[in-house]
Amino acid sequence: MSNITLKKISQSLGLSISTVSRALKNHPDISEQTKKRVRELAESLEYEPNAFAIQLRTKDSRIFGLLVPTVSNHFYESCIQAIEEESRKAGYTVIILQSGDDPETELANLRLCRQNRVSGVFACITPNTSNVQPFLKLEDAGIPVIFFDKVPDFEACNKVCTGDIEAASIAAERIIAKQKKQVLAILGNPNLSITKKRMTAFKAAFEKNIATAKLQVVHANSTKEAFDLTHDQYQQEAKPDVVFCMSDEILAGTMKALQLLRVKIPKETGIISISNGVLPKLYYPEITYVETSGSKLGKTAFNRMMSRLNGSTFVQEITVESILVEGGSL
Amino acid sequence: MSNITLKKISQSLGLSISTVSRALKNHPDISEQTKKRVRELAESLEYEPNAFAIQLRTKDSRIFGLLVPTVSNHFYESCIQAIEEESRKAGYTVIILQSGDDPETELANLRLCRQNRVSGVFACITPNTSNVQPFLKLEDAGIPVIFFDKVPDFEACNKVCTGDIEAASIAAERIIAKQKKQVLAILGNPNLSITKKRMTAFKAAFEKNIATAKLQVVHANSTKEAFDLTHDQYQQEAKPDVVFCMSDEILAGTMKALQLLRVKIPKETGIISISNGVLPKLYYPEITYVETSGSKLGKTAFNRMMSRLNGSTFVQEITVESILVEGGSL
DNA sequence: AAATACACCGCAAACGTTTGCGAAAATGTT
DNA sequence: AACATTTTCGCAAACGTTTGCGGTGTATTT
Repeated sequence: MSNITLKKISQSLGLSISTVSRALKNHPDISEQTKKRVRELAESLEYEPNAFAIQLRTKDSRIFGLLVPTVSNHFYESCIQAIEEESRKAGYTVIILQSGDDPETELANLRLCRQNRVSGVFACITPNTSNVQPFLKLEDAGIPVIFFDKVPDFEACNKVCTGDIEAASIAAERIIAKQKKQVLAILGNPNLSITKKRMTAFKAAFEKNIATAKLQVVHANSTKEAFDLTHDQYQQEAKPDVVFCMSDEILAGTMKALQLLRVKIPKETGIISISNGVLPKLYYPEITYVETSGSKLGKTAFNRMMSRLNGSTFVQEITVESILVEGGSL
Repeated sequence: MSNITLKKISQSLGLSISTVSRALKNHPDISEQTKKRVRELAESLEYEPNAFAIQLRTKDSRIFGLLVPTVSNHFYESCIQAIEEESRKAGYTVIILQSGDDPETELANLRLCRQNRVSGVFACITPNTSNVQPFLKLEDAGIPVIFFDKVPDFEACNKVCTGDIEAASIAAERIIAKQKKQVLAILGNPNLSITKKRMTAFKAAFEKNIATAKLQVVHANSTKEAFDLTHDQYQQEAKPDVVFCMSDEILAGTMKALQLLRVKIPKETGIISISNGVLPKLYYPEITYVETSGSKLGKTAFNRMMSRLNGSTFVQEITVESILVEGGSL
């Protein structure tokens, strides 16, 4: 019933396999008449070329591997969506592999990429990935690896990241411009490089501006912790008059606590965060945030991949631009 | 440097290709000593079998195609995550294809599946998919197709859905049990079968219970519309004392409006929704909801796929059970 | 009329694997 | 010592495609 091959078509038509193959590819060696006959039969038989045979023969899989900790994450989603979409348009198929933040699974997924002879790998590594060697080996084998978002410290590799420093600076300067006095900054896990960058930049902005504001920095490893921290802080005597949330994870906890305490926004306290924009728009008033667009990041990563595939060999660290999106929370 | 093949290993060792192949697969025909030699060399050379050659030869791709409108959606995410995870554990690779709700793209993606000779297809179709023939053709070719969540009306196919009727009934009965008097039900697009089912069931529950409650049903096609509707309703004289939101999309709009109006929950109004659980937990108090677990649905779909792959031929429509998750909103 | 050009097509090898079958070597049985 | 059995391995075909090369036949040029 199914599984039509070039061979079958060639036999039905009394042609050779190679002629059929060339006819389908519109090769100039084949007469228009023959092409027509072949195309029509192929059409009616619903011939679909066997991707495996092609890939085996041509060694060009036109498959990208996409390694992420999880697909269930506002930010990754939009990266994934962008990368998948662009890739499809360019004739590539994407296989998405989730590590679940487990380095072992990540390694297994990487092997899957090798076995499938992918044309390239997009990788967002887990926080626990200590060894980037396996990734570099792919590069050695001529397979481009584009790290995105969570990237290794290792220098000689292609990275596409959000502008952490820029984003935090923008947020800080916005707070300063609003002349806030009591600033609460809730950051994530202090071991993560993203946290370090954002924290440093945030602090630096305040020091630079000889600000009179009092700045308090705390760390939350989860939404729950952010909730608790916020809850505590806003029950003190000297309440913050603005809070900076480094991520969606934290913003979610903070907002929940503020709802519980019925703190009025922006009257009693301002809020600003860094986000891709989905979460901030769920609240009223909408939260003012510095946008780190996953979709823009995805596209940038894709473009970088393409130029690698087209011969560019140099390594590069790209950061995507951040912009301030005004809500009513500040 | 790379691309080690059985041939290369066999030459280095003075063995035949077939012996190497069998040794690596622990075939009983091969002596332990030989196996050891082969394994060690393969290991040190970092041999990775060429998936294409295997698939070409064995005709078993061990690849699943996963068709979704978009990957950026709370519910799909968790389905995807579950399907990907289970598949990986079972030795299958998943390729995720997004249609963007465009039937043409969906068709192209389906062709991609055929070209890649997938072992099976998970499909969540777009609202505009009118022709299921292409899907059925895959079935004819022996490739199982499991529809999930958004499924076609066509009967003779495998479907795994959320228990729309059950979920709406549970929500309605919960409202009745709380003896609410003025019920506002905000449902989605009335043309969608999911809306019809949930609406019918919701209404039926009230009629059955000779409830004294006044029930008002409205439709919102977007978060914005839900926002506007809620905003209007809660400025009327006779405010609802409970609102039922059919989906996350609607809940988001409703909550935003209630925040704007500073309506106290659950004192002034109760809220109950149908959700996979992410959104309801963002608010304080957390929203009481009937859980339609994407992850459970994904697993169910996967299991159905597996039994199809193991020979089961009958078609089946499965609905995954819904449970009530208590928040503090009712 | 011979030589040249061109249009059209087929042969066969190659990609890397799996696997049925047969062969050689080792071992066991009388 | 002759035979039967078992262990261990290699040969070769097949999966479906692409592509360099060569081979016809017809049309064009000298």
